[in-house]
Amino acid sequence: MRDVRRQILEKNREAMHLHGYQGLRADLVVNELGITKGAYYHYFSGKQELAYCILDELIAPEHLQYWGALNQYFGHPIEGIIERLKALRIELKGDYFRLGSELNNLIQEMAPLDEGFRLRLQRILDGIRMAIRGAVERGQKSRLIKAEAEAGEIANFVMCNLLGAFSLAKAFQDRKYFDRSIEHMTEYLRGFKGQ
Amino acid sequence: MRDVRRQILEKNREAMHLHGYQGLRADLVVNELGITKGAYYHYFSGKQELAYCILDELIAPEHLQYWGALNQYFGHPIEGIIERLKALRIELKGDYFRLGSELNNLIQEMAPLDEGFRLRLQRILDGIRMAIRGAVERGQKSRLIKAEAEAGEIANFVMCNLLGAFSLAKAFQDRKYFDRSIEHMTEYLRGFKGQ
DNA sequence: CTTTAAGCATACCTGCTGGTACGAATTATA
DNA sequence: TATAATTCGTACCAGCAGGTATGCTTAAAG
Repeated sequence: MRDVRRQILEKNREAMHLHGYQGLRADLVVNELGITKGAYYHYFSGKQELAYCILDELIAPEHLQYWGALNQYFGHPIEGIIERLKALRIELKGDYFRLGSELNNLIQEMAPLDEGFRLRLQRILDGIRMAIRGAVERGQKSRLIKAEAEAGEIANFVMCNLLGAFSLAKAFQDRKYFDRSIEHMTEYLRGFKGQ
Repeated sequence: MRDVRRQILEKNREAMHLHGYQGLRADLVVNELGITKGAYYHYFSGKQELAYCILDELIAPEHLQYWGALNQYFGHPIEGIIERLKALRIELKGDYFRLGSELNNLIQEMAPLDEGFRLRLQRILDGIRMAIRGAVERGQKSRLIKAEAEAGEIANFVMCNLLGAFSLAKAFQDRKYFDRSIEHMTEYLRGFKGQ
């Protein structure tokens, strides 16, 4: 039954989303699954490796695939980015906004403390940035986006706002702060459309 | 010696900045000061109260005073906000960007877990927002800022970007991500100046 | 059919975390 | 000056987090 391992991964992912890595009690979580430490330590050498696996096998692929979809978007690239932002608002449930972005949470908690975390998180962020930057550059080549806009800057700006929007919504435990920030960013992004 | 209490507060503030609340080992920190648990538990009922005091007596006043200074700024309100952002880049040391904003860190870690933290953090954020919103509204009254700009939205946007900028810089352990984001926001804000 | 290895359960252990109990100086107060 | 209240140090402790050691099944390999 290979799926015991997957259960452990997914349940601990949820718990880590709520409590953070340091607050995560992995053995307690496996107990709730009706599984014991035997299975846990059979599949993972310890808590750190478990967390790395959650990042590598669950979180990273999801994020990269989500933003990688920009490459298959054939409308106006700016609208493509906006579509991805809007899709976030639809796909993510209310709890997710109260708990905050998994990515952002782990950055705040672990970036200065653990190099393994940091490198993994950076790789995900870089992937997202590349996807956005690529979209903007394609838009510039086809004259759909003003040439004077710097693609890297825009990508940076989008990510900055996205992380900030999650932070605000989490601080106030209310997704409307997320929605409002995304709305604002949407208006701003449309300003980059070429005349 | 009332200043033992203050030493405990300040040293634990530093430690909490690095390790977070859950990762903070208050008694260990106290030891490094050459003080023992006796003093620690004399002044604070426990770890939670210690953290609340750090927020109430150190972090909150600093932030509110910092942004409250907008009320005493007599140039163009947009430039006032930009000045505050620029001052951050000057006053905060490199370590601060690697460790992240104390505010943002605590939001990420504690907002969904502890109501006491959440209320305190919200109050600080509200204070900052009010200061920014007030500045924008004054600018609109004196026709220095376009009337169609919604002051609350701008304040929200500034905070969103600020938090996001700290997150990015922390993720990459490099303050240039902060600087770049602030620079971008600066350009954007200037666009609100009335003609 | 034997042997090996994978998958998992049980019991135990160690270090540390957060906290208490108590008492001794020191300082304030009557 | 007697007394009370602060201010701190010392010693102890309960719980638990994270991890080991070990052994029992079941499945795969030869």
